[in-house]
Amino acid sequence: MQVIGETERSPRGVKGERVTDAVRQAIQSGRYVPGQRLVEADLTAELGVSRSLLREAFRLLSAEGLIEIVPNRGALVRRLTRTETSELFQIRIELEALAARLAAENAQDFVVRSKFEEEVAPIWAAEIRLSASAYLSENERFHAAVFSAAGNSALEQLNRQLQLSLIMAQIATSMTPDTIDASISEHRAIARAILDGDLIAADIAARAHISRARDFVLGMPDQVFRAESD
Amino acid sequence: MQVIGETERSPRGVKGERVTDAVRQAIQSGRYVPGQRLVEADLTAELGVSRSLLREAFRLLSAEGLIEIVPNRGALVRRLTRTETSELFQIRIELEALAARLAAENAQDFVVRSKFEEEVAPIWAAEIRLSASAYLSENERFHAAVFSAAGNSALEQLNRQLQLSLIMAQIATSMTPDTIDASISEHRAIARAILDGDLIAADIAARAHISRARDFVLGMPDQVFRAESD
DNA sequence: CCACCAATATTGTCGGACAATCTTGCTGTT
DNA sequence: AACAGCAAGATTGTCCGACAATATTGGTGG
Repeated sequence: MQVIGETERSPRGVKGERVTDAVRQAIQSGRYVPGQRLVEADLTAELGVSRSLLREAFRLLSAEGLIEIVPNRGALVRRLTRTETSELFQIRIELEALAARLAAENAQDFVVRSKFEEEVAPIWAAEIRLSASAYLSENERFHAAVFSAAGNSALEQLNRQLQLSLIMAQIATSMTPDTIDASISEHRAIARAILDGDLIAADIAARAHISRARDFVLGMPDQVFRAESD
Repeated sequence: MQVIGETERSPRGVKGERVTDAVRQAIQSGRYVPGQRLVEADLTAELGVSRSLLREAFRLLSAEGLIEIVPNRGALVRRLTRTETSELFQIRIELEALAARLAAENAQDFVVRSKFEEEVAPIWAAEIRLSASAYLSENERFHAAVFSAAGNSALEQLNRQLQLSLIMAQIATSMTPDTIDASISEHRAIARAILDGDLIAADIAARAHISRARDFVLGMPDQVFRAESD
């Protein structure tokens, strides 16, 4: 993680944002794993910022759903229960389908189309089998591209709250090459439908993809999830 | 707004939450109107809490999308642009339809059913025409009831980010009794379908309701919205 | 092995401080 | 009178230190 305090050349009011980004990045990159505790003193030292800023970042990330703040115990990287995961997938099916349809619509537009084509290019090339970690970032990039092409920025933001990265982080180790291959070929189907401007096909392909992912994830043993509390 | 600092009888770690709730409440009740600036010094004095806490509350609410924080200018109650409003409605159609279907499914369950029936009771009684402000809170209650009956807590939370209350606050003054009546009868149709356990009818009724609301809101003149900036 | 207690670590909340930036109102000029 | 420019004041960004409340740890004795 990067020291932020030393970089004096930033306009006022942006430092807080940088702190938030640094922590978010550290979580998404797997440097902090789900369940891990984030001790204020450690992070302030590491980042070179004051507790005030760090705590604001914690609030932000907690609202984003990436971390959890337990009173008097501080912040920890969120770990989803099976129920929460299932709920998120249920929502994701709808929003991903919506995004795919919108993207298919917008793919008529030349600018949107070429941006999407470029962002999605890697999934065609990947003849070789991807490592789990490479797939993780590839997967994230793909879905981000679809949401971006949908051209609805509120949707793009909501997507972040669906915690795709958290879910993936929790099951990353259990992914087999077969699962990855299946996922990639589904990505291709979605991309094709979008580029064809076929709303219905895009909708169906997106739903199929998320449904399959849901079944796979929910098929994992209990220990992958946080124990249900409530 | 309530002074919070004086109430000493609260467990540690809850005060911040109370501050957030107080400000949120003040916005939703229309005490602070969209576009209004929230000056830290004023609010700390009014609420009797320190700047630290208030600022944390601001971050939270900003992540929730209820306020906006402009660097070096502080926090202000968010005011939506026409584009943002349109985007939110686009998402809301899908999520509200999902919620309605889930609610219809769960309405088989006796506990869920009676809770829903109770929360929704007022819309049957309302023979008399509601005032705009009474309708506002009634509307909020109704939609909350549907999402609650859906039994997906992540969905319930996402719903808050759809800023129904902000949208309503912006157009509240332009609502005619006719619009209100139309809306209420649509609410009845949704409630009926849910109680009948008819997923398809619930889905359709919900979509129709939100679509009509969208058309109404987007039909408003420009001055109702914040000017597009980007 | 377990219940209990003291020592330590960590968080919740406060208040003050100071510079950077924005806002407002005044002043003199044209 | 309108206006540009500047100075004073208001407001925010960020830091620091402090202290009590709570959680965690490690040990003590039964």
